[in-house]
Amino acid sequence: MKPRHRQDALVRNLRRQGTSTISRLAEEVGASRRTVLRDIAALRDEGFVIHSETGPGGGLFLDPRSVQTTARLSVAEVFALLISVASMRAAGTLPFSGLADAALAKIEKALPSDKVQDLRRFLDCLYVGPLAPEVDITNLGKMDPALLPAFEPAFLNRLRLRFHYRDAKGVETTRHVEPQAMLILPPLWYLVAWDPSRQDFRHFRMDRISAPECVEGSAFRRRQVPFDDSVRPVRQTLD
Amino acid sequence: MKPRHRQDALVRNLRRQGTSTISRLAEEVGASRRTVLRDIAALRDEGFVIHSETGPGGGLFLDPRSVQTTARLSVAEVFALLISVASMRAAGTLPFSGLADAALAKIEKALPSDKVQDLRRFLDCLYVGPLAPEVDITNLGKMDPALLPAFEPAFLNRLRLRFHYRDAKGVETTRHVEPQAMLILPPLWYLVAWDPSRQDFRHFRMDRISAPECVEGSAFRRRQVPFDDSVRPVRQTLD
DNA sequence: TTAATGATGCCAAAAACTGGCACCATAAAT
DNA sequence: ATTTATGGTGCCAGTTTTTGGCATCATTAA
Repeated sequence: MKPRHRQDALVRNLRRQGTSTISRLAEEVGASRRTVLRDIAALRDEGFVIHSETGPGGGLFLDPRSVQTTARLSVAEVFALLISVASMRAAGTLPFSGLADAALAKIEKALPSDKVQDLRRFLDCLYVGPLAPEVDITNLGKMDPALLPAFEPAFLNRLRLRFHYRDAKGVETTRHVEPQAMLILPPLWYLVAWDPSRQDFRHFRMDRISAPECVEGSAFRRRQVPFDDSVRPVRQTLD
Repeated sequence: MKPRHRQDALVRNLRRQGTSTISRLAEEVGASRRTVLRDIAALRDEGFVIHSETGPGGGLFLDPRSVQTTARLSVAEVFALLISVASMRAAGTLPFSGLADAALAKIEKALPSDKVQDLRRFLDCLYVGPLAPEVDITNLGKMDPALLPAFEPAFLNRLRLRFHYRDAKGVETTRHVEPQAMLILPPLWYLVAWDPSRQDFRHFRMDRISAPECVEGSAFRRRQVPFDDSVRPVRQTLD
């Protein structure tokens, strides 16, 4: 058995039994006393808090608060969590958000990639706010989540995006833009993009976008997105 | 360099360069061609999707969607993420929430502990809704996050909780209750608990609780919490 | 004092990893 | 058809890491 798996088994046994002794653990995981001791030391190095007491009746005790998980998440999943947490922080009403931030920071650090940092920069542009009371939610279509996979590579790799867009008047056009940010004003998502042919920024309601496609090999540089909190009052005019 | 770290380096290089060849990677990570090939095989076993093409101009290509992280999170951190995601789902306005759910499911599964499932049962009672427009947020105190660590073991281990409570009239009493659920109505958190001395459920505003303390060795069983969505209209009467 | 327990250092055996080699398959270029 | 650049596999000896046994010490309850 690989060291890593054996150490996981040790943690499991310690959790289940509350307290145990080196010899018992050694028998349970099929390793020698010496090896278990080394594994315990390794776990302590990794941050597990394991108390020990010598003498008859002594043994090991794992502090449950120090138990950790080793989930493997994809970049997309990290992105999803990121949005969730960023949104809650923007809403500003939940405690634990500090902990959630810390957790995400860990996840990002463990990710063998620095692309998530790029995503984070886009997230900085997000604003999540309560819906104005006069807006009729049922009348506002939501974007189709099935379209999202097409957007991700565009943001990750700064690729131009081509899609069909049906504007407020129902007129359908084909656009070819450089995605700059996502703007979230629940329950609507907007794509903020630079339109090279018009030399200007445009907002697109995500639910009015269809057939999005990344244009391969078209990396562009990021532009200064011309809004911040002041976007708030603009809300009613977006569509 | 340890195999694990070398493999991480490989993934980093592949992500950065888009595509590469075995020989180039071998030089970059300071290992032999054979070893890199073995590492690639190991990565594939772990779920990384690495395409390869033979012949001149060929090479390796890592599908970015398959890149994974190996963060180690504590139970408390998982709880924090859980709340974040559960809240967003309750708000019902964000896409990606399916992905976030999947990510959390993975995290929970990887956690060598089943305590998080217990936490999840509490979370099922959460309701997160937009604040009624007539409520003046600035007048509503928020709970002190510093108090939270005292609550966590109470929920995790079903322990009785003792605390001081200052009610709406400013009268301070000492309570001794069995915590049953957290009720979130932004920006306020409520503790829903069974009060054995009164043989009834009580709601406590978290920001009016002080000096919370777990009562060790006092495990209790869960009671049927007598509310669901119908709690919504009750809102104005809670305090 | 004794016995049970955690903890550390040392060393040889065992296991895993590594790098070199030969060799194969494929596909583009000549 | 040949050459060349590439990924991929099997084998084996050398190297490195891990393991298990041993001796030994410290601590504490009986």
